[in-house]
Amino acid sequence: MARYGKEHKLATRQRIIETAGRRFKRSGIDGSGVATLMGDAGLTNGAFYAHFESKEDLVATAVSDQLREQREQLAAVAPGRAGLEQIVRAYLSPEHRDNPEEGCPSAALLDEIGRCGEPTRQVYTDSVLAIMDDFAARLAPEDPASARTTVLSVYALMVGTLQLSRALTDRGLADELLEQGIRNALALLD
Amino acid sequence: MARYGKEHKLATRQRIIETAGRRFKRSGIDGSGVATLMGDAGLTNGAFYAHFESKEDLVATAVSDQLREQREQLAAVAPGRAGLEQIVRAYLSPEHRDNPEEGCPSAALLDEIGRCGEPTRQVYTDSVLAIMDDFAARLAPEDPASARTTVLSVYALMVGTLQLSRALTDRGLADELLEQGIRNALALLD
DNA sequence: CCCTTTGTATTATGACCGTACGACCATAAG
DNA sequence: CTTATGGTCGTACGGTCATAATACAAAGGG
Repeated sequence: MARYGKEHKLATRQRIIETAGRRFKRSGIDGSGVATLMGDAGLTNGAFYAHFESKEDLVATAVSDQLREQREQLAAVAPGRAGLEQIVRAYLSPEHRDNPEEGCPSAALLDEIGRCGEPTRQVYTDSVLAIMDDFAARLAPEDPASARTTVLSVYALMVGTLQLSRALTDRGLADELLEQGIRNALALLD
Repeated sequence: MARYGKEHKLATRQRIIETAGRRFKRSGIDGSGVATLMGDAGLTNGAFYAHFESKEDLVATAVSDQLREQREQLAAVAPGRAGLEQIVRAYLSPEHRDNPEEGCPSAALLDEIGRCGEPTRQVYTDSVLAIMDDFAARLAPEDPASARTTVLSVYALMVGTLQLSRALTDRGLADELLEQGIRNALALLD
């Protein structure tokens, strides 16, 4: 009685997680209802609770998945310090600013994540630190531990810059801010 | 027929704006309902629409008021560049991190503001730029215009750092991040 | 000093959306 | 063709924004 083939449910679950990640980044966590989230995955709200215990459960899972995906994308960039500069320039680009649903979950959701419960914040912390350790290894392969705080601070600069650039109505100023952010991030990495 | 004395309604309105500002910073914009916002001001939801056209109207007004208040507080700090260092240290302090409802509206709400309608973002832009111009005048009294982008970028660093420090569950790391943020902010201001 | 006038706030109501759950159905595996 | 799995649909109950009808309080006129 191997009923359905294990993959079906897992694949559906993964589809929900991925579409939810995009929806959260577009509309915010509080701004995304379960019915909408399920609709994005081509399902109806009733099926939700067969996959997740609660909305908070999905939030934590989606945040983790988004950061895992971001980490994988970052790992594919040219290795070492050269790659870091590429990463900074892509992160602080008008394209990234104008497409939040395809971009960094921290930039889209960080203050809402800060108001989430401890389990969600714990998942966020672990996932971000994994990315930071990758960055630190690029920056200082001989002593990544001490570089952790440095890259964390540069990450904070990039997140804040992108958020601010998204909030400003003056597009020209928002562009200038991105460019200044690139210069400052690169300066802090030296 | 001067019935009530003009001040009464204006005072009530101002009380709503101020308590709403605190509530938004604590619970988020989407996370704060009209009934709760009015309850914070000692009123019931029905009275809301005698003071504001809509919730969005209050959001824009409260954001503006919060930034105006922040600007006034910052103006009271020791003048010139010396004051800037004080500001950075107070902003990136554990006290500020642990009391979002009394702190910077950008740190508490920036990504949600980025998802607001254009009128709200316009009000935000104007209010933030007023603060930035004050900062620029402190940093480079002889040429404040060119310093605007610099201080805007440092502001982004401070906002992102505080948000990240709030989201991390590792308190020790969050403290280290604040200290690194201070060092980096001061370095960028040189 | 009462009583009307007028502005403010409360309570009640509207239609809709939020999370969560349970009953039912369809389909795929054996 | 049975079975249980993954899904839809319907439902409960509370919260959302917003409006309307109602109660109340304050100031001025008689």
